[in-house]
Amino acid sequence: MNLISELRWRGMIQDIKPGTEEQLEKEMTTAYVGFDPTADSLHVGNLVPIMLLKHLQRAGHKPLALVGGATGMVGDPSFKAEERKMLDLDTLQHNLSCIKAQLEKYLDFDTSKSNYAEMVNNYDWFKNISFLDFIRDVGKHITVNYMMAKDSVKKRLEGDSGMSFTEFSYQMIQGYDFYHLYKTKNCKMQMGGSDQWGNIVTGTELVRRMGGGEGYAFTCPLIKKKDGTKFGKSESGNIWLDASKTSPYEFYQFWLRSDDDDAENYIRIFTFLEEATINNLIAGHRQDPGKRLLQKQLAQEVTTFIHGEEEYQNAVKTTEKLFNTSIDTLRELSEEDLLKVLTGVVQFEMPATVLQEGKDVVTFLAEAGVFPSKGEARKTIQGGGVSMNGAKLTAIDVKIDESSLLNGKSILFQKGKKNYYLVKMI
RNA sequence: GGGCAGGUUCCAGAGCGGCCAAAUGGGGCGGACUGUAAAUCCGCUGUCUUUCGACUUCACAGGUUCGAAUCCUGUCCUGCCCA
Repeated sequence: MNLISELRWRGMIQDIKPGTEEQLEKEMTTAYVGFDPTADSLHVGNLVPIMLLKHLQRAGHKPLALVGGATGMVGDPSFKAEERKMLDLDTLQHNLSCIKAQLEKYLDFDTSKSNYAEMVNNYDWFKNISFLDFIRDVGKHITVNYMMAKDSVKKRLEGDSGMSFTEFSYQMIQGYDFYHLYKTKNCKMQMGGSDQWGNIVTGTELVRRMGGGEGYAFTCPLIKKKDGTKFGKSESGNIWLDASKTSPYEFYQFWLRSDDDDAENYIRIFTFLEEATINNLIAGHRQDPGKRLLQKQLAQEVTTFIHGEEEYQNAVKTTEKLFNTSIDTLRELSEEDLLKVLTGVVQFEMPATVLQEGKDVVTFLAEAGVFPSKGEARKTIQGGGVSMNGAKLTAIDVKIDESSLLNGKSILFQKGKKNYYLVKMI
């Protein structure tokens, strides 16, 4: 099956330039996707472009991962209501190197293969271009009218916060990337999220006008949840690919908690399972949705892809201990085993001396960092939202002392049903 | 540079001298229900305090007033129109 039809049944094609499919059939094609260095780790939202590159490489084409050292300095205004804050250079540099390291784990950079992946940083070619040269050589080819007609900037043009020239230039800069890669790496195609379509098309325009060639492109629909809310957030914020920011357990849980309908889309987009396998899974899931076979499979595939088999196994173990066994079982575990089982659980530390003081839970939870303020801790407890060692707290004047310890060393708290926090006494 | 309209709590958006920590909606968090789902219903949503209450907040800095998010002056920022 060719790349486009593969992606099509997975629901990963939104817009596509005419001729793209033919180009991919014709020859090994080099294509790129851009990554914004807005944070020092990629998150599940970036998983989509990663999947696109993976699929591309699997189909025998050559993937280029572009990290936006230059574009990151400007900030993409696409579909944003407000001006973005600029990152300082040090942060940018740090983010870039972190992101590079992550991408290396997910693509095949083995140079012995003809279609080995490569990483490029657009800062490398932009740092030597002067402003004057750019507006003369590149700016001449695109009219402002053309740029303003883009849907992606409409929000800002019509909104009430305006758009700086800096951000307006963004699509030119990104467009030039395509031209540059076309010239230097014979890269004929760009992919991305559908919010990038406007920027991408500016790129193909530059390839045509400046390079006299044809640039191809397609985009993937933006992943949204069924209820229309943003994909990739959890109670605690973004779901990162970096295990130190989002533990494999939390990562696993994120996928496990997917909505039924969403899971049907996710499994097509975020796994490499084949069509027949997926159809079977979905059919089975619809038979007995309560078993959540689909979510489990999805969580397994994605966690294994990102964190590896071992971390996936650990995540499952932690999940079983927390959700399928009684707290008494945990009580029986040695301190060492307990910590091992709960590695992925968010942990906090408190000096063991506070046990002598017999602090009240509210203060304890706020000081440990489980809650941001005492008021918050108090309100949640009063609302029946906090459990200590598996037992719901019914009063806010409970004291924390030696007897509160689960295994002689730590206390397990729950906020709601799903959020576990381990406070270790040190 | 000129004219006009604005800057309110996470967001949108009321308030226009006391009854305002500030309506309403959204979001977020929690509860019930359930399948660690969805939908629905309920509660919470500035900080501190068990409560009473205290404190800090309505762009910023001053001022008027017993009392200001609300009035005045200046500053900064934004949009629209004109140049």
